[in-house]
Amino acid sequence: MTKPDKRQEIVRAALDLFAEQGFHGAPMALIAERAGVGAGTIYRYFENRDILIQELYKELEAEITPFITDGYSDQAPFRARFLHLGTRFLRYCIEYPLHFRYLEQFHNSPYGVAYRRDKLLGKEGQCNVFTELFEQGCAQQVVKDFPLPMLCALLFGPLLSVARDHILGFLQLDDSMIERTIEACWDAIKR
Amino acid sequence: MTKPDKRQEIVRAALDLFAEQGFHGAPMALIAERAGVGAGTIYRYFENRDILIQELYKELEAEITPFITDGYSDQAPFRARFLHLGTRFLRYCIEYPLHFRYLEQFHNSPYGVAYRRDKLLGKEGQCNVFTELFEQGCAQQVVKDFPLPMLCALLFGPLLSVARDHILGFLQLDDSMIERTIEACWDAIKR
Amino acid sequence: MTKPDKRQEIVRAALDLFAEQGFHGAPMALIAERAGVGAGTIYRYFENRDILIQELYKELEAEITPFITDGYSDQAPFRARFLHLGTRFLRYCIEYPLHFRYLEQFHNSPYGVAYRRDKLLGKEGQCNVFTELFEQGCAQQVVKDFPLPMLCALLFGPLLSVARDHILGFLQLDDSMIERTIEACWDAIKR
Amino acid sequence: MTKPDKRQEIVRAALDLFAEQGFHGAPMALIAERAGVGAGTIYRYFENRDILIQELYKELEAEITPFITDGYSDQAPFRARFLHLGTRFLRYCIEYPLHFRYLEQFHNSPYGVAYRRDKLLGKEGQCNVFTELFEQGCAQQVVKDFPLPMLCALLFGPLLSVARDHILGFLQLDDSMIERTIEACWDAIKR
DNA sequence: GATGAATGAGCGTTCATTCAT
DNA sequence: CATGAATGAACGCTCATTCAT
Repeated sequence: MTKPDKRQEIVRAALDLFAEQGFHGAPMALIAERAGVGAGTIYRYFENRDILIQELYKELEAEITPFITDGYSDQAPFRARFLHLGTRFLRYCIEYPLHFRYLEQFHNSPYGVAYRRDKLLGKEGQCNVFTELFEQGCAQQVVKDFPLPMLCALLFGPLLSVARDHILGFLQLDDSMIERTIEACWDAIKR
Repeated sequence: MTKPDKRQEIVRAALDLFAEQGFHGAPMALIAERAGVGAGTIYRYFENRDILIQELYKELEAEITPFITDGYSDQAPFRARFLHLGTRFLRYCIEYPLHFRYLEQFHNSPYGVAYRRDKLLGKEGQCNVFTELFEQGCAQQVVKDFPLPMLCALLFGPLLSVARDHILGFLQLDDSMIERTIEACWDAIKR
Repeated sequence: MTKPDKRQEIVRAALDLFAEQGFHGAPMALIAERAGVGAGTIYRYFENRDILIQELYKELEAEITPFITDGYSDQAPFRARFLHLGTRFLRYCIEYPLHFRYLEQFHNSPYGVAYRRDKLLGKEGQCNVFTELFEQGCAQQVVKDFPLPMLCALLFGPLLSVARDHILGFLQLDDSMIERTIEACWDAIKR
Repeated sequence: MTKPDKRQEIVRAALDLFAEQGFHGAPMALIAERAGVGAGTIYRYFENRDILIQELYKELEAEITPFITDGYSDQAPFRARFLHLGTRFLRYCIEYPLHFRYLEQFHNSPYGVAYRRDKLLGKEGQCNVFTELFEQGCAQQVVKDFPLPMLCALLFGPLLSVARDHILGFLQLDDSMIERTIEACWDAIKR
């Protein structure tokens, strides 16, 4: 059986390198070296480079949802739930900048387009919590009458942009600023 | 004398290919072929690949500003000016989808980061009309008290996202939808 | 583990080709083909073309010294030692014409100039036996009062020239001729 | 008719560039630029790059002979003539270092080998004065009984080496040193 | 005759992938 | 299973030469 820790090392190394250097700047040999495995070993766990990149994305997707829904209650009022999820999402981006950089890169690449097309679901398809949230918001008529991708754009557009600026040092996000950011998004969305 | 049409052909071919395939998917040889020139010819007009990519960006930058400010009046009330520029920007993205895809790609690449860092100006540094606009909005206290990059994020974040979705077919932007989109952004920004 | 025979094959092929065709006439692809390896394989053993060229030189340098000093005694009279080393050097050039051609070419190239500059030592800096010899000769006042590079020129100038002529067939060097050649150099140098 | 001054400019530019940068470092376009002519113009005067290189050599050859034989008398004693020619040759190398660098480079290249092979004449075939001189020396039995190429090697070997060292700054050649150098060569050659 | 823009073959080098060990 | 040496297609770029103007 394949040792899962080898796989973990590869995932970690690939994630770091892709996040730091971009997809271009991270040849398989370098990933292998950083993971402390042989170059060929990667191919035992991932069929090829593309699949590695896609699997990495899925790993992050699996990680982000619990982070976001930590302390989340289905029963809370809509606005509170919106603020909760938005805040948690932004915090995740800031707290795990390498993960964020990876997500962003994936998103802005042919991989990301293909991925979304496959899903044909809500914006940032990975977070189905948001899909559900927005659908409820529509049904309850508390959010503007927009298709789902538009609502996603009004939330994630600013958040991703702001997270990137924070990481690049163009902007400082403290607790208060985070809160105000999400509230501004709420203003955009609320009816 | 250098025939400007050869340069134009190269610019067009490179723009198309970069927009369609990404920077990776467009080797110099392919650009040359598509432009109907020899591979070496590109290097008469552009010192190397990086410079070609940067020049392409500058060409678009020079094109977008007049488009956006067409029919724009400094004297109009703030909200009207905001809606005007936002609308025109979104229209540009939709009308020239290849240009938009190029801009997006440039933006989400080390080139774009370097470029923004160089400018150290407003978000989407290319459109200084927006920088001016937002600064006035702050001074007049009609927009929320946010740093410039945040205001940019609240406008361009959704717009770029929505434009991409439109181009990819995830969303249909008609005149009414465009108007409502900009108004939602206005809600996010206005005090 | 790296198979040393692959490296050996590359060294041999490169040496031959450089010697026969000059640095220009030996593209990496041809070296690889002649060595019976893939083009990329060369780069496992040598960082790049320049380094291959320099390493080749070092290989020869390491080979020539033992050849020259074979049967050499520090205790012999100066003239005898001079004749010994000169003769052995010339024999080496003749016996390994490809090596000689390589050395010559390296010498007469920017590589060689840089190399000598680095060493700042006697002519044919590689053979420190000669440096030592000449310094003793100066101290004992058995050779003319010339700086080291001049003494080197008076010995190696003719030897290299004569070796080349021999290899190109412009001259026949038999044992007697070799002996007389070195003696003529001795005449030039001796006080 | 072709304007001879254009040709002269090309010759001058090519000579300088080849001497300074080596054959590799001097593309035709650069030569043309330095000569102040169009790139295509070179091909009106020289069939191709190889021929340019060979013609350049012939130009120098034609220039060096009068320089060397300046003040030279057929009637002087052999030793005096030898010293005269040797000294003048060395002076030429030092006085026209760019020409010397060119000659050296030509010599140590496939061009030089082919050239000598074509001539199959005296060493440094370019200077037939030397051929004559050595033949007389042989006939008069004032020089050692060596074939012509050997005699050439004993003279030009050291001279070229010493000239290069002087130009590269490894050695200082003043009048006295030049004289002593030629005399050392004489010792090597004289019977 | 002179030009220099255009060409494209050829170069050095990289790197995803394979497979013998 | 794991390895990493070996591969070779593909890349960005250069430059001798041509030829329309």
